Amino acid sequence: MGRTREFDEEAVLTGAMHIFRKQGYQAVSIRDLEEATGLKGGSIYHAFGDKAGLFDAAFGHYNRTVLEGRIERFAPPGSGLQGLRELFLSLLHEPDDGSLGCLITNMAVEFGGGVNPHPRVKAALGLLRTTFRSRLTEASAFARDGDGAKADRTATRLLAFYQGLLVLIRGGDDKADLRQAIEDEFNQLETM
Amino acid sequence: MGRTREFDEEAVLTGAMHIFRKQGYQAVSIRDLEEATGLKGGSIYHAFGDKAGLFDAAFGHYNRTVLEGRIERFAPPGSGLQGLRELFLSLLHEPDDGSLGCLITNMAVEFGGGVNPHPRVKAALGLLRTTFRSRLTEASAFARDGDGAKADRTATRLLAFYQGLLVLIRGGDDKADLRQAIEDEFNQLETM
DNA sequence: ATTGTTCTAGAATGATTGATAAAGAATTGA
DNA sequence: TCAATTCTTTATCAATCATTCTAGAACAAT
Repeated sequence: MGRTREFDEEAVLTGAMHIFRKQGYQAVSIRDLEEATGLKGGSIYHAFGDKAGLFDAAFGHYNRTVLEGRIERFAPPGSGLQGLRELFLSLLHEPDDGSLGCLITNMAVEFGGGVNPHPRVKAALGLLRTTFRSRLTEASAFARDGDGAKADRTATRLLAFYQGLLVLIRGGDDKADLRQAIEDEFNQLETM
Repeated sequence: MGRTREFDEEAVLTGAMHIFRKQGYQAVSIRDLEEATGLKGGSIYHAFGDKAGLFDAAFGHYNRTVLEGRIERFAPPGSGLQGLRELFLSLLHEPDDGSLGCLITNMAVEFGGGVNPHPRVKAALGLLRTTFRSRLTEASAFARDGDGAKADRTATRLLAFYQGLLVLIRGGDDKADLRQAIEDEFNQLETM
């Protein structure tokens, strides 16, 4: 009962996600969100509670579609080190116009001022770390020793490298240099 | 001629730098800056032109004191790989209360939305990269080959690792894990 | 058709933003 | 002492902010 929704929730979340990736949380106003989603301010508040509510929904959408989608596409279970390599290289395929950016990296920085980390940032970093660890243990050298301590440590190291690449991409670094850095890292990882 | 300045420029820049590191650029208001610097709004505009002017001065102060100071303290010329290792480990010594944060990393992300990178971000990243490269060539393995291509590539890889560590620190990651990741990275670098 | 409910649209809300203007206070040179 | 100049303070500006309110529109069940 009651009036039916006119807007397509996925399209709205995609639009909101886009502008949050580009500009961050603070820099985006409700008016910006109206333009990005096609919804009027009143509808936004009705459907999502407030700006933070829409952001949270958009962040969830990012983790579900962009992050998990990228993992499934480039580094599915069984793809091992080669999958991880391609996952890293895929970061370079984003357009240079600043329209995108990793929401995880950006929000880890923007919301990092307080004491406790943002739960969605924590979840996303955890997913990346777990994925790295799993693919690493698929590689022979990391599976040999009983406990996965080595894989854990390498996963953390790779997670830092991954986040740093996204910072440098956003900072305008030369992509050819970054590609070479990724290749070096994984070539070395394969010789272990 | 004219009235003399009452405020200590260094203290003002330090206060402004502090709050910008903690909260970012956008999230800091002129009223916040009044509290952080002790100056009244009018004086801020008189002395620095506008908010961006004070930020720019504070960023310059950061690069001059914090960044260059850290490099000189932990990785001075001649300190080689060991100097770099301690430079990286020094990132973990920051307090956890979120009062600090790397202005370079944070601004690379916050200002990264546009097309061209922020000049001070670019300069700071350049200084780090150059420092990494120099210390690497002091190590035998990197100095052996004629051109410094290998050192260049490793410097970029380390720069990404460095920025990523700062993201993870800000994201609330466990410092013991990060310390281990740093040790692993440099142990491996030393065996090359 | 009427009622209850949900959604949308658009105009308000008060608070906060970055910035400016004017007046007072402190200094130097004449 | 008195201009001239520079800094500090205070008050205030229009613009924008996130949010709320109100009225109307669209649906389901009665």
